[in-house]
Amino acid sequence: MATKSKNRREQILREATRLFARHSYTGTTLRVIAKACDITEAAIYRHFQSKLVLYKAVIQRKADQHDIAAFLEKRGSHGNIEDVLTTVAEHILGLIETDPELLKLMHANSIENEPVAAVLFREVRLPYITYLTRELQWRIAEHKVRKIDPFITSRCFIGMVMDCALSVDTWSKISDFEFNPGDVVCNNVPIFAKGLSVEPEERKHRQQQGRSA
Amino acid sequence: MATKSKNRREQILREATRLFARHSYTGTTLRVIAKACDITEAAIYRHFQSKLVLYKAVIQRKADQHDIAAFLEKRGSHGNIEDVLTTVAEHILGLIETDPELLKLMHANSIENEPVAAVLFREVRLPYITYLTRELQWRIAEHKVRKIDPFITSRCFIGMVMDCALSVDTWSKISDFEFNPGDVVCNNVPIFAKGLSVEPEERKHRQQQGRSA
DNA sequence: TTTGTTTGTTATCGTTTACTTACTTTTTTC
DNA sequence: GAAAAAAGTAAGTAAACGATAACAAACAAA
Repeated sequence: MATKSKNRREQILREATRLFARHSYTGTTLRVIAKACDITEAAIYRHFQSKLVLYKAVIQRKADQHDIAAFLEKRGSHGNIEDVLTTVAEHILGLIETDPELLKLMHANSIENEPVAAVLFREVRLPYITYLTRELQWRIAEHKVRKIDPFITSRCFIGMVMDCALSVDTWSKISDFEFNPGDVVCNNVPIFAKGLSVEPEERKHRQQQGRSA
Repeated sequence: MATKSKNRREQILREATRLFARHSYTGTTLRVIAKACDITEAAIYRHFQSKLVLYKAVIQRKADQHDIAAFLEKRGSHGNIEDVLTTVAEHILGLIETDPELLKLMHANSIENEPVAAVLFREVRLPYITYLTRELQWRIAEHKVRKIDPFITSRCFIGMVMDCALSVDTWSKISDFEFNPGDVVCNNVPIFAKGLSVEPEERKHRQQQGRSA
């Protein structure tokens, strides 16, 4: 089978991903993609019917590159809530560090081509939130975590981490004050964990209530 | 003086703002802006030298519409840290509710035309962070707040609130689970406030240390 | 009333856009 | 090794792009 063709298709996808992430969909022309691949524009049409089809393929490929749900399922539910938050935050930041295009594609195209970009929302962001929501839910039921809304809390925690990863570049241009993602985990996870924790005496009280019920 | 001209200029800015926010810079053509104003493209050039100049004017106008620093200065430093967080979060969410274009312009164009969009970062996002950082700093010095990094904490808290406001639309399309910004404040501010708080006994201890020093 | 400026039009510029056609080269398959 | 399929190019399409030129009202000031 066409092994060289596969290579070319992959090359086009790679370059298109890079350019779409950097200059958005409308900001990227087929001409520059073709030039980046050292072929003519017409050659791209041998592999993709249209620019939009190419874009959809770029998004879908990105979504398939990382199986986040699998990682989280494998991780399971061990440790306390601080361990869970640390795992999730470090995984997101690690993900963005190794694949900076991912978040940029997700955000840069959240306005133009909404339905296409929604794929990344669903397959990257949602798994984290679903996982964290469940981890919070059963810990609330066992009085290990305060009675807060687990979904809102999850969504905002993930949002916080992703916003942090996304705006790192912008900040480095505006402010002198720089810091690496690791500092963020060390600083913010304990704040969240402490904010979610049950007071020791309150916890004992509720546990006893739970037993008697 | 040309009062009718001012009106026209304002109209162009208004429509251009709406369209740039919705479809990004490259995704918006002068043709559609002109059509929205019910004039020809050439007429736009009577008011703005180029598309980029128009875009810069749109961004600058947005930045000038809200004097966030003034509001925060007027607000002062009263109340505990939970009050401060509530004020900031509610102000951001209120701002976005009355002016949805603001955040979209800030984020949609953080990739294309970076230096232009940076204006909004500087004049909208930075004031909140600067304010919150200071409020945290002196409360840490007075042992009213735990020893955390005030800048990282501020940046992430503001990032969390803004991400929340920005992704509301996207979420409503993906998930059935909806909630209004008010719920977010009620849920997350207490988590942060609790996470930042000093233990009662620890606080007394440190206050005594502070006096003896 | 005249003069000059502003604000608009129509028509058009050269360029770029996504995309197509006709033809050639390379690769695979039997 | 010939036929078939795939992958490429050169040259072109019509439409859309940002921007300009030439010209016409509207309006203000003198």
